[in-house]
Amino acid sequence: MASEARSGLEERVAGALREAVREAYGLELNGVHVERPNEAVHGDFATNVALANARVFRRSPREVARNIVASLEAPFLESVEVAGPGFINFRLSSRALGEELEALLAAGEMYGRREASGEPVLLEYVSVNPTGPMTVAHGRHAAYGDSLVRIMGAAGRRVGGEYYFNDGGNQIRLLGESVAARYAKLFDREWPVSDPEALYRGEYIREIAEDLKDRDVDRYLNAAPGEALPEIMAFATAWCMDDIEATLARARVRFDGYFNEKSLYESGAIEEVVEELKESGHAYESEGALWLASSKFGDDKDRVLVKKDGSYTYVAPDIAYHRDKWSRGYETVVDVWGADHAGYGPRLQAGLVALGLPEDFLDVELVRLVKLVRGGEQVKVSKRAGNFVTFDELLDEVGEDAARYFYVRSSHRTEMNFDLAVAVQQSDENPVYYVQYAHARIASIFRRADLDPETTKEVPPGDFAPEERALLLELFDFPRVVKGAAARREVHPLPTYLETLATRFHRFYTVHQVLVEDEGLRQRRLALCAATKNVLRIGLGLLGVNAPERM
RNA sequence: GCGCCCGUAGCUCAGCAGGACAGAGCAGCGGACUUCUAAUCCGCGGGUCGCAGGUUCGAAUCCUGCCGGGCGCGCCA
Repeated sequence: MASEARSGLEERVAGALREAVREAYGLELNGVHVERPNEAVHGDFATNVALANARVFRRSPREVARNIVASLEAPFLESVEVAGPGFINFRLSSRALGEELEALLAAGEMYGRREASGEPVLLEYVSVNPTGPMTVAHGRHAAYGDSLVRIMGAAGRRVGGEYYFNDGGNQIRLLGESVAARYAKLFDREWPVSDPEALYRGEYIREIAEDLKDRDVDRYLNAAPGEALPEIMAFATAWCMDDIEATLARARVRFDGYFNEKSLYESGAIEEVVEELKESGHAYESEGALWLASSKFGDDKDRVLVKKDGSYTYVAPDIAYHRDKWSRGYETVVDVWGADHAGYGPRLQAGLVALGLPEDFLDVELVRLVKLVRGGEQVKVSKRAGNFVTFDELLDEVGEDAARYFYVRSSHRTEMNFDLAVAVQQSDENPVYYVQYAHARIASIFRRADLDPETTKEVPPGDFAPEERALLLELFDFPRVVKGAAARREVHPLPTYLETLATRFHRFYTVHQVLVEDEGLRQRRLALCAATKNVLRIGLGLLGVNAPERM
């Protein structure tokens, strides 16, 4: 059962307010809503309808507010008052708060979660080329994408995550040559390469070469390079894919599917879309290449689909790939890309529209770059040069929880300065521990009481202290936060929320003893703790972070 | 030059379907553990919300211009 089976307090207040406006003025107003005031003295919820509509009624805002209040009927409110320039402040009754708390506990792990409905959405993210290990920059994509899938799923979207392995382009050939050269070197032999300068140099190239030698010994040395290279490429690519998948698994990043670019070549899907574009007149030959008339569809200029040498540019397989997504039944797909691909969107979009797909089929979320800094100085990172820091190394240093939390704490739309020195040193100060600690503290209370928070469901009637009220209202805000984050495709509202929630709890904990003699009071506070623990666990879970029982 | 994004406290960042005195963490200073975990809590100091206009009863939030920074503008991916 989803929590929305019973409407949230916010909606109840807003509903009563709408009713009062209708009663007082005999009309419907748009955008009548309530919000949480910053200050507790301004009540639990507040509205600015009177301020916003005073002009319509040609009366002062305060007068309008008083008029609306006079028509308001809401037994779940303890008090309603007109304040300031014309705000209406609402204060909920303890009884209403208690009922809502019971609803939260009844919903359990489903709290804030909506039943899946609507059109399926496919989110593609990470999609790191299998030419080396994941770097700390890729980690941000992984943390963002995986959390977003979880959040959208919780908000009721039918969403799946997919990883696109670019195992078809010429970077794979380059990887193959890099490994082959290294492999030959293990036997003190030379391997003819097209461009020695362009080879990948990372330490992992040596590892792959050694693994290749372990498996096949000197088999490739005397084979014609034309025969051996494809096999080495396949080996190296598979090696990298395994490595990437292992890192992702470790970081608790899950995908519903992996898609290989190579399959598009093998199935003829690329040829097919290229032919189709030609036939529809959206692709033309010029200067020995085949061009996509993308400028007709909003791109700055036309783009090459098939190069002079007959091979495809990146766009062609990508169009085929996205058309495949379409034919799988998705009506919306979201691609998570690095900011350095910003200019690429219009091109792909143009190709898809040229094929007759709707313009709103593809949505792109750009994740801003991660600038690597060491001791305040920027580090130039290049996978090819091999001087990068891997995601695995970061996980070794700070742990999965701290790493994932750190990545999604700030908006994916802002640049991130990643100072390795600080990241490690800060792992102790990472706010994730602040949030986790609240969870562990609650677990400790239940251990002491020898009770199971999962079976704590009842809320005896009684009043709530200010710290309890603040905590409750924060708890009840959770579904709205999840919904809003999903709608805006943002992850960082969750950490922000969780830290506020943890603050509310720590404050409550400092002021009030939970395990007191008075049975009603004790039970109410235990219920509050159980609810907090529940929301913390769900919230951390949406970020792929553990909620520890002890710390 | 054109396009997209960013500019909030010493640092890292929230807040931006306009609202009541601009928030948090870290860093600095000072307090609180015989009581459910002090990885906590309380207090103090610290801000022309890049700048200038505009819309509005009201702007960090919306609009315009400018300044500063990032990214992109390949028959690379």
